[in-house]
Amino acid sequence: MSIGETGAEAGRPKRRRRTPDEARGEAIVAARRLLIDSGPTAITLKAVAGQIGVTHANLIHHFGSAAGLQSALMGSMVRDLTDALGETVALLRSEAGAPRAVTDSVFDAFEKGGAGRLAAWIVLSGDLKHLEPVRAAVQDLVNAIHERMAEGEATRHRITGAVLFIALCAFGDAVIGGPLRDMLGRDEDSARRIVARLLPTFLL
Amino acid sequence: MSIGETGAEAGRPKRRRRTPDEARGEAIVAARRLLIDSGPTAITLKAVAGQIGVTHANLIHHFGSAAGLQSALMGSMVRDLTDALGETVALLRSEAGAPRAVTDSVFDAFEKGGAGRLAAWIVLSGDLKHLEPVRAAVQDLVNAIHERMAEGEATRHRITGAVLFIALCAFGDAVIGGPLRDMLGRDEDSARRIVARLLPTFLL
DNA sequence: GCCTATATCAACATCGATGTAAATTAGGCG
DNA sequence: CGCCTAATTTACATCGATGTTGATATAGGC
Repeated sequence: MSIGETGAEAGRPKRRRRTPDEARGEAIVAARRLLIDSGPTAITLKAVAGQIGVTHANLIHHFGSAAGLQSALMGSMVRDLTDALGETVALLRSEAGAPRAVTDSVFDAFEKGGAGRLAAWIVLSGDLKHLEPVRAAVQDLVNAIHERMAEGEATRHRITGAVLFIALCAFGDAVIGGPLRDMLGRDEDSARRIVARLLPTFLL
Repeated sequence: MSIGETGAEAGRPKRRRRTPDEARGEAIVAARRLLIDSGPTAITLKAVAGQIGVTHANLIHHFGSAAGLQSALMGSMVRDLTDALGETVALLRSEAGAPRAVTDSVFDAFEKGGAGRLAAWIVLSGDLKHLEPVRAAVQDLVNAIHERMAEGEATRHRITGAVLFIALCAFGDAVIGGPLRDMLGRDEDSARRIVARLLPTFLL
């Protein structure tokens, strides 16, 4: 009944030997799932190990320590977040950069894989250094919008304002959007619609 | 050198006997400080006890358990948040409900005493029931805005949209506003200015 | 001034998370 | 096929957080 047990077949080897990359990858996927489902405190060596059918000592072997696992998890999720923001940049550099499409792209970036929740955890924990890769992604976003706008039409200051605005809303929506929309009787898509509508007012 | 030791005067009683309310109050103040300064994981019985010069067993006596202390802390901070939102309602019912004043009021509500960070912690932990008192405060806010607007000028749907918008931004700013503004080179007041400027567009 | 209720403490017990050391085995390579 | 590296496990050690118990002292009431 426990997670690692898939049955009583005797033919399977008792131990499965993974490459270090496989082992780390599986562990991080499991840890991410635990973070999203049960919160930061659920990310324990034994819990992660149980999810992928290894022992907690094995995780220490691959990550050095529990802090090493947490750090790797943060790095992985921050990488996903910056990748997703990179897709927004690509969108803006193509022709399809309509307000609603850009909004969806940024909101998805914070929602996918629990990136917004992770960022909240990082800030609450005080490990701000893990957010450093996001800085470049955010600045790329500013640059992409700048390129797209006609000369002088939108100053850099207006653009950073727009990015601050959309990022705050996307982050907030990813973390407390659910409960808040419920309190207000608003549907799932409300925040995105509002942001998409307001976005053009920054660039006029 | 330990925290409780202020010197070698002999006249002071070795034990200070507090009323239960005093003891609980001091503990919650200390716990809140620990949450803001060092994150949720820093709120341990020993740490809180050390801050106020008692033993951890004493905290268990007053709160029943560690979970009881956490729950009391959440209740206290949620009460402060709802009180602060109540002040926004009062502001709206007076004559001074200018967009900037309302914006400041809501942003302060999420920033004061770490209310925004606490809300993030509650959501990440999954203890959504602790947020229940906020529901009424948020709905009061909707009602207050509704009263203030001329008949039919702003539908209830537009108002809930405005509240969702301002709450998301205020929450986001309270949690990741600092790092994000730093990445963008924006000053402390940026988000509030933006929100105050956009707020009227909801009600026209 | 004494008595009582209880706030407080010291010492102990427990439990889970983390970490360590040594044995075991999977799987590649000669 | 047999060997060797290292991924994996088992067993043990540690540490901190939580909880329990019985003793102690303090403040208010008589």
